[in-house]
Amino acid sequence: MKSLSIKDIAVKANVSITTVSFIINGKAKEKSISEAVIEKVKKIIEESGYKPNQIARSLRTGNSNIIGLIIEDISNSFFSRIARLIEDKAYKRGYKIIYSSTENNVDKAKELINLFKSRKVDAYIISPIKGIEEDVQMLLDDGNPVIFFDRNLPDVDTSYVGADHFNASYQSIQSFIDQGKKNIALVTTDINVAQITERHDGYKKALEDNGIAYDDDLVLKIHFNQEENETIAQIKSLLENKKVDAVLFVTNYLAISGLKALKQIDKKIGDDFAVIAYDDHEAFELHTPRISAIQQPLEEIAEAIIKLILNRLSSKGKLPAEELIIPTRLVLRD
Amino acid sequence: MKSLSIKDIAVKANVSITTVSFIINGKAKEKSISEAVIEKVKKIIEESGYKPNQIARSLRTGNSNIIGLIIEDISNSFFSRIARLIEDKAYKRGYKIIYSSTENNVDKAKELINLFKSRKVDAYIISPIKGIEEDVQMLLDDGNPVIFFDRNLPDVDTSYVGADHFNASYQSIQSFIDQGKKNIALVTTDINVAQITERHDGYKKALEDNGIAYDDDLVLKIHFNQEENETIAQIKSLLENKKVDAVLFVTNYLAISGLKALKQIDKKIGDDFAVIAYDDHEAFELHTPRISAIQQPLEEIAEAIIKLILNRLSSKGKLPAEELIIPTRLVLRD
DNA sequence: CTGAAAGCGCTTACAG
DNA sequence: CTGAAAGCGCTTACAG
Repeated sequence: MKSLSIKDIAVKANVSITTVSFIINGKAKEKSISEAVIEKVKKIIEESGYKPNQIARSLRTGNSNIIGLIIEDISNSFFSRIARLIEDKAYKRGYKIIYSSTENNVDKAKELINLFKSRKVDAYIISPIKGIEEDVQMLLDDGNPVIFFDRNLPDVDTSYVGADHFNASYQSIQSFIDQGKKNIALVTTDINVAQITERHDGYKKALEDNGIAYDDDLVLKIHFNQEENETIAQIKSLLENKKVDAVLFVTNYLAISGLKALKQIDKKIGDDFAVIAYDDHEAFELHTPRISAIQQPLEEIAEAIIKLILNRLSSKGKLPAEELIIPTRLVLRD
Repeated sequence: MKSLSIKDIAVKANVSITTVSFIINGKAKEKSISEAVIEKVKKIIEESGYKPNQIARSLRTGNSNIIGLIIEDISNSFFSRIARLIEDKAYKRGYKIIYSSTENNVDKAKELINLFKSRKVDAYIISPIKGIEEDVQMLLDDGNPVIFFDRNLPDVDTSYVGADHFNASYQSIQSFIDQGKKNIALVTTDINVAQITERHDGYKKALEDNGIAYDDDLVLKIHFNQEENETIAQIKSLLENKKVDAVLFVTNYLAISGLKALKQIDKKIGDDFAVIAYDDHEAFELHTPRISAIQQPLEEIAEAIIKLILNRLSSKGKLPAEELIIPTRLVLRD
């Protein structure tokens, strides 16, 4: 069963497809189509359940009302929650979102950009990784709005929305120090992206400002794609072999592995050992004791992203790049 | 800067667009294009970075190599993890996935179906809700493959992949009874969908088979979209006012609210009070004590869905509907 | 071995 | 107040 086309409607209504098109697109008034014709055509569209073929429309107009969202991993709750918020907000403004995960793989990221490009998405929201600078630059050169979020790529001049990772990290370390901690470890990843290095830098600077020497042995860099068991083993080894009285985990999944490690070596969080996780997680509120965390204001981030995108879309990409740094919130628990 | 078209390539190579098209689509051999021409055209495509416009291709061929995935809520980890697995598997077979959330809203679900329809997706994977039967039937009548997962709609005759909710629930209750529990509560939702009612039925049947009377007062139906605080209050009220020595939570987010409720009234899980959650969650392994859970085999479910879809796609929708019920795993912890 | 031409379903500048 | 026609970028049956 083939679906209806504009031509079928035109035939049924005994008018030209031009007329039908004007009516569908709300240009009936402007083109001074008579009320009677408008009514008749609308009725036929209604009854027949006709839906315009968006593919044909896109081919003709060159835009799609679709925004492409490229993230690291949709199964990570930070991204899935952001995705959901962006989806909602875009939807209310008549835009649809299609999203896909890069898995931190440069080739997959490039393929996704090409996929979206070949689908003529109207704009791109990207949590970028190193190695896609050229591809993004080409998008920009072609006049596509591109917004980075969560992470930035310094070599690309486009808008960015992200949390203030440096200060979040700095404040966490400062709060440890205020509690009298001296041997503060950092569990981070070996991914070389700005938002991770900023967290590392905040850690360093806070130590420095408080006259505490930076000790590389207290910084554990976990390899990105490794098995969780190995991560747990490395964290255990850090805690067993070094004197550590506080740990900042740079992502929530590292913190979760860390909590498992603590359980295995039966090390308790309490007065003499403190923990903060970057990005909150349902498990932390529930944990005994409850785990402190840095919260990124997802709602604000999503809203900022959508605003930037819509501005760019309506002004045909002439706007200068903007950087929006959103403050985080440190939630100290128990 | 406009992007290149097949015509640009044809002009540069001094051949017809037909020839270029054959080469792009791997039909060069079959159409006996000379090696020299193939080489020349491929080189030009390579150098220029030309990517065929998929929109034009879709309009012409009528298919898109895109599978639409419609779920309840991408920010729910069950769905985001399934989405990720499906995405991976589809991707390896040359299909892209676009997904969107219904938020359990019939109108939004219908709109999404229309959106995907107007984009000519090749197939639909849907976690359905009541009220969209007609819309799905229309898709099927048009010859589109549609696979339901997680939930089924009895009135629609299409393939389904889902966990064995009835047995999972039955076994959980049986395990409570084996531990000597007598006053077993069920915390469920008021959504009227098969996979929830099956869990309820499993609960009933297990009680019955063990000669325990079903008590409606021990079944708490939480309203779907309510504030978490209210949910917590209702669970607290159940536990404080009734004699309860075991609870099966029918979804993991209800279990999480339940754990918060337990914390607030300081009721401990242990020998005289047991809990099982439907769908595992990172928080459960970490909780003290660890929380037992029913695991759905996500990998198997995703694999089964993709297989069904690809079969249907390659056989042009003549296959009879299949039902795949995947056994779950009850993980008893502590 | 290769190309001209029709057609997918729309939108829109132009003409009347 | 309305319509004929060009064109968006492809694919493919047909012809040579």
